[in-house]
Amino acid sequence: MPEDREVTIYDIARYLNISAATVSRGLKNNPMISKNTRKKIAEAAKSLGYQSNTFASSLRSRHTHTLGVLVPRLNSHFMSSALAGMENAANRHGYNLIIAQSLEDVEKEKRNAATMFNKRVDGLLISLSYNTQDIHHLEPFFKRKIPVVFFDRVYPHDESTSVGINNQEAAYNITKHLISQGCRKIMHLGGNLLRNVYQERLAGYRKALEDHHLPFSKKLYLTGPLSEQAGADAARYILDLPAEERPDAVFSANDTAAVYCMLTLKTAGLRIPEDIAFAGFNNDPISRVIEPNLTTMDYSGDSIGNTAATYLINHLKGISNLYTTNAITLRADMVIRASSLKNKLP
Amino acid sequence: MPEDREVTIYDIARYLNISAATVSRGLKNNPMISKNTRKKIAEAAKSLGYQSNTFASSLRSRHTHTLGVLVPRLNSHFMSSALAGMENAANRHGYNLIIAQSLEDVEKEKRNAATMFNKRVDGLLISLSYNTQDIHHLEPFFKRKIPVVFFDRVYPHDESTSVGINNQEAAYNITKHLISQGCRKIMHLGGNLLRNVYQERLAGYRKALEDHHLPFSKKLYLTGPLSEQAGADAARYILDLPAEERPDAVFSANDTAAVYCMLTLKTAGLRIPEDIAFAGFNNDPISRVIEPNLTTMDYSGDSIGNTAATYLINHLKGISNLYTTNAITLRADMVIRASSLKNKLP
DNA sequence: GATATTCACGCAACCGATTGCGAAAAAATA
DNA sequence: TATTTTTTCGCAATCGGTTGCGTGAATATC
Repeated sequence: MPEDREVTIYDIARYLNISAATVSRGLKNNPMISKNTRKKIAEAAKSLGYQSNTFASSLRSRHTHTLGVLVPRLNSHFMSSALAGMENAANRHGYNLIIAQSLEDVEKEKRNAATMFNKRVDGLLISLSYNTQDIHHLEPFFKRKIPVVFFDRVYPHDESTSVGINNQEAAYNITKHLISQGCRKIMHLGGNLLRNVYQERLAGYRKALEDHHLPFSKKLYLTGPLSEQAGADAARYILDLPAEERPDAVFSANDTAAVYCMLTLKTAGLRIPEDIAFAGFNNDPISRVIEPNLTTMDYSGDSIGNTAATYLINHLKGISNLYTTNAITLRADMVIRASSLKNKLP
Repeated sequence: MPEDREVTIYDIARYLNISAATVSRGLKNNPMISKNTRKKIAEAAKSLGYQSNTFASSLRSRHTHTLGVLVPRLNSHFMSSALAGMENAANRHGYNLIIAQSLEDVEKEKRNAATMFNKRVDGLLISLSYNTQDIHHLEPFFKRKIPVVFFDRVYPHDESTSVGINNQEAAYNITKHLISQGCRKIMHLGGNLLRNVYQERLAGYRKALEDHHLPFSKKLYLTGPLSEQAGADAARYILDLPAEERPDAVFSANDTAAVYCMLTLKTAGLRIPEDIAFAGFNNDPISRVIEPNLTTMDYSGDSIGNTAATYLINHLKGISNLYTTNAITLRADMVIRASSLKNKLP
């Protein structure tokens, strides 16, 4: 029971009358060391209560077994699921996660990126903030060949991989579904077009309209932060519209806005889906609580996080090569619920 | 633009014809170094693109400016809010967070604790897993005097501080509120009594019953994982009860179980709150989406996380002393909503 | 039995920043 | 001007693993 002094490989070496180099190698199961001494080292380590010092190791070996994770915010269902997925993958492979949030602020994103770089993370997992314009702040990573994986809110870059879903296709399908339910004036609540996810969802929405010979109307396209407030505001906007211009469906780029829009419209007496059908995006828990339940896109944060992290780690281990893979697209399934079911079944 | 070589303080030293020691001190604004050379060092550092090497620094100085965070799961609204609060506090004070989840499994909690210890975190923030019995696995921290702060799911220990709310009082008040609404047969959905939060909520519930001369009935006390499934199961349990034994209110130890219980009961035709009133705990987003809105305890993860982290950091900085403070209790406010309002106003 | 291989391990130089102690230079005081 | 005090900085020894290279012993080959 050592009290204040740390137990080092030197202590083990002295204890066994061998060199520290051998101990170091033995602890890492280096085949250069005989099975027998390896066992003795392991036992001595345990009995002495040895704990490896990560810094010393990182300082010399130049890798940290730590991944940096940079997200817009920690406290959304999608993000926390993604983090959970990453943590799972990382933990399984002996990696740790340093997590920071940009709070949708580019400046904070830049500072955090710098910190991660300083902490010498082995790789970076990043989902861009709401208003990030470019990725100059990631240059240091690219220069040092530190692999970067974008997830969800990605950015085209040919030395890194993006993990996400096919937003355009998903939005196309969900819009098409609304059309198949007889909706003709479909409103879209979107986010900042700087972010691919919102850009692509808008594109999918427009494409679906076009393919079904429905006009795109600027009056039926609202863009904003997709917050609870934004959802309620959209509802009021709809209510203020002359009756003949009112949409008969709303496709929101996330569930939060959809749900709060629904709540407000319900209070105003509109019936869902009879008067106005709804579809969201994310399959957030609230989508299964709102009445009627919200049709949405199941968009698993967990598998996105897991995939992104696993992929990054595989690259680090040399199993796969990140520089040759441009994007990984995960499946997203439409979950049809009562909020959009005007007919019997889709 | 150095390509593969790292820029070190030695490079700066050579560049300015001074010693590395001076550079090291200068970079940290040590007053021992003249203002003038300090400025020159800062400029040289910038122009050479110097990035401090955290390991080397940590190895020598024996602190990492990193806090370990160990939570049951990352993907709950409460936890992700707590993490967001911690990240905020940590970031503000120049600390980083290493986050891991136990997934409610003691063994994983133990492994994670060991990893954190190995990574030499400066302090540990922990919320215990569902079935953790004791905290032997934290002994290494205590021995090394690495401060530990428990939050939410705490554990009595006299060398560390706990941050949470007064669960008993909160539960007492919410039960009293239900009683004040005329409820006489109040059911309680609780969690594992190993965890103080559920233990205390049960105690508060029982105390309120007692103070109002209402009997405690084992038939009206269900314990379980408080999941969606558990909520639905509780509903079925209620429905299977003979009419005269059915509760006229449910106080659930979290919102998830309350909401899914409500949904199932509503489907079965019960009216809320007329037939059965509801109160939850946490003020989860779903509590504001369910209809009627759920009465609950506003239990800010953000402020708990923020407080816990700030407190830990203050201790590390020597501003406050963690060993003398036993517990920090934050305010929890009852949020009365329609699910429990049988009378006009409370 | 002599030589060639293989195996198991030790030597010592790192990795890059920190810091106690001492010394030279500058400023203050006598 | 001589001496004391203060300022400013350098020396060199860490911190604890890691790793290229070398060596002696064990085993294999002829």
